[in-house]
Amino acid sequence: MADIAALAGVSKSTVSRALADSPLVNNKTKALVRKIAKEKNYRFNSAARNFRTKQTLTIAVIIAAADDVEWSISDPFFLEITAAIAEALDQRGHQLLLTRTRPQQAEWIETFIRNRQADGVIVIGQGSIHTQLNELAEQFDVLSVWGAPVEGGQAYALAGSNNLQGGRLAGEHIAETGRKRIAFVGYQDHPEIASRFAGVQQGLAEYQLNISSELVFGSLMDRNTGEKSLEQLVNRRDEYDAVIAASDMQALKVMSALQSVGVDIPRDVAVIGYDDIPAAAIYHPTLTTIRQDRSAGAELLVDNLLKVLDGKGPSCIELEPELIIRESA
Amino acid sequence: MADIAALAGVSKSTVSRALADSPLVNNKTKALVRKIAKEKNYRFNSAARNFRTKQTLTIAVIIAAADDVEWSISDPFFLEITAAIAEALDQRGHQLLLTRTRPQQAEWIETFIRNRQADGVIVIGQGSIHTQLNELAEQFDVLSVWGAPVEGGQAYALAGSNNLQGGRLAGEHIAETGRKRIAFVGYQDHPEIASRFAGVQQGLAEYQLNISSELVFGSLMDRNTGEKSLEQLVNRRDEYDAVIAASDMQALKVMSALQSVGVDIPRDVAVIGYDDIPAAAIYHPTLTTIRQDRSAGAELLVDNLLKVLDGKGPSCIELEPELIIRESA
DNA sequence: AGAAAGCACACAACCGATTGCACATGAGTT
DNA sequence: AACTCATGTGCAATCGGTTGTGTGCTTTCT
Repeated sequence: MADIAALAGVSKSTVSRALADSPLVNNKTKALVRKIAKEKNYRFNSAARNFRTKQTLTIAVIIAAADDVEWSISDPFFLEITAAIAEALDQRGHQLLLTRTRPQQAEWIETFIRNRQADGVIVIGQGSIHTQLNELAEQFDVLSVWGAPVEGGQAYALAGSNNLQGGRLAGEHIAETGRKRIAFVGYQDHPEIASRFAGVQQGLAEYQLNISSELVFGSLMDRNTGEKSLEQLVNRRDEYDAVIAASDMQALKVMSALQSVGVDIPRDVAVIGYDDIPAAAIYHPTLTTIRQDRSAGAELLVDNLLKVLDGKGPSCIELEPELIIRESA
Repeated sequence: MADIAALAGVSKSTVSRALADSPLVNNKTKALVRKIAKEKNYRFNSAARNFRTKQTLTIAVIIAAADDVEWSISDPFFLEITAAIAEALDQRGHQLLLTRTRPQQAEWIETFIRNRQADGVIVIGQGSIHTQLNELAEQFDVLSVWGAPVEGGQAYALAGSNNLQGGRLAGEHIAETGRKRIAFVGYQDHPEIASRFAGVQQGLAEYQLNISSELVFGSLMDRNTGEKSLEQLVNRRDEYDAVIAASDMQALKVMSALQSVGVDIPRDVAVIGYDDIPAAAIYHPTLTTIRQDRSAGAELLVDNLLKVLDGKGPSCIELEPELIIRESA
């Protein structure tokens, strides 16, 4: 920058201002400085800039996998929404620091915020860590989370799909197709999943249906108990004619396991998922599901975060999910 | 840091050295400084450190999607290897900057290297951009690429699976199961894919088989021609009894499309993929495929890059792929 | 014509670490 | 007792931008 200044016959500060398009600099000077900078292929040093301005234009994204799930193979939905966030951040001139720190470690956020490696943090997967997130959000106003609203509200910005509504759509659809004995797979005591389940029950109730408690199965993704849940589900295959899954990955596992023992889908058992991951449209039969729009979700997460970083209070927005009817239900 | 220095009754430099575990500082002083730093919950400012040391301990990862493929939904294999890279970098004390810049833009690398936002770059998907990568690698020694060796060698560090061997495994397996009329899906003129195809031909040749040129189909992932390729493949379904796909995603598409028109897999047509993405084990029938180890690949990519950044020449390493026999072939 | 106002630019401090060099202290050597 | 040497610590420069303040010049107005 000093070189550019010398070449243009002005001072460093003028160069800096010219390149930043400051109104303090004459247009002719600006043009000259820019021309020289371009010729000399000047690149600003963002380390220096970050240092001085105390902001990095970088957002840390953390996929909050639970301890009992292998991080790298967590749900493709998470990976995809991460990709969408990268896109959204890029459009807004920010960068994305991808990290595998687990939020269970109390100090994780300090690494990014107090060390000034990132201006804010997006957490994907609120899961069961609402309390920790809330404490952090009260201390640092830099948190944007993908998940579902929690009773009593949350101190962090929240985005997610309207899980109650999504669950209801699934329940209604299953009821409308004439199924009577419904199983639910993937239950967990997390805000998102609990809402989906509640929505399903509401949707079914409209048709005077309900889910017997023996037909509620835990998450198939759990490293310890997943296998067993799936086994039980298969064993009881005569007790239900429809399966509503908490996620597409689990729905696919269900279909695969049932097909292996000769169950025809959807003739014998209808299956409906949640997320609409790419594989849902490819499986045979194609999977009926509740779509969560990743791009819209990602933009929401990013905009929420930027708002919070701007000193505005944390927002809480839910996207309307969409029923995608395919072959499986 | 100045505060810590005052509290400990030493100078800033001593604090800095103590925290960096420099041998220049007395152990007692070190212990004292660290105790105070811990009490006061001191966090170094990495912006300042990066600025001063001229390195960021950050690596940019770029998924080099082709122009004709939507970036965010590119192959799950890419997303997964990215996650594995995050893990590998983390273990080595580095951070991961995820970016969507397209390498087609000539200046992309400058953004990261000359702006000092990252120390090095990992490119996933060498595709058809070998020439550009090579030029960049000659200018900046900071490149590590996932792909396949190119005739004449490459100036960048390279990691990938042994595609020739992988293709051969696939070809041999198909031949051994008694299939005679083989189709190949997903051909592209990229080093990786071309090697796989060559390997397949070698494997088949061992059994006096070959692939008729009418049974070689282009990529199903191409936004423009993918649909048509799939259609042709389905139309000619009586002309082959096995399909070897260039990737699992394409293999799944093939199975789904064939199943929709009543083809039984593997009875009528055997299908084999490449990558071993999670969905491969879930599909019905489960997909026989050639496994590429993401964790090993990620570590290779990272270690290769660190070596290059260390001034050592670019390495070129191929991982041995593994045949995973499941139901589809 | 003189004062006030506005514009365009330069000067220099500053951000918070790291690090080369100088210096002080005490031990060991002749 | 004088000298060398090793060890431990402090001083101050430095990285490359950004920005508050000051200043000279031009324009505008009374």
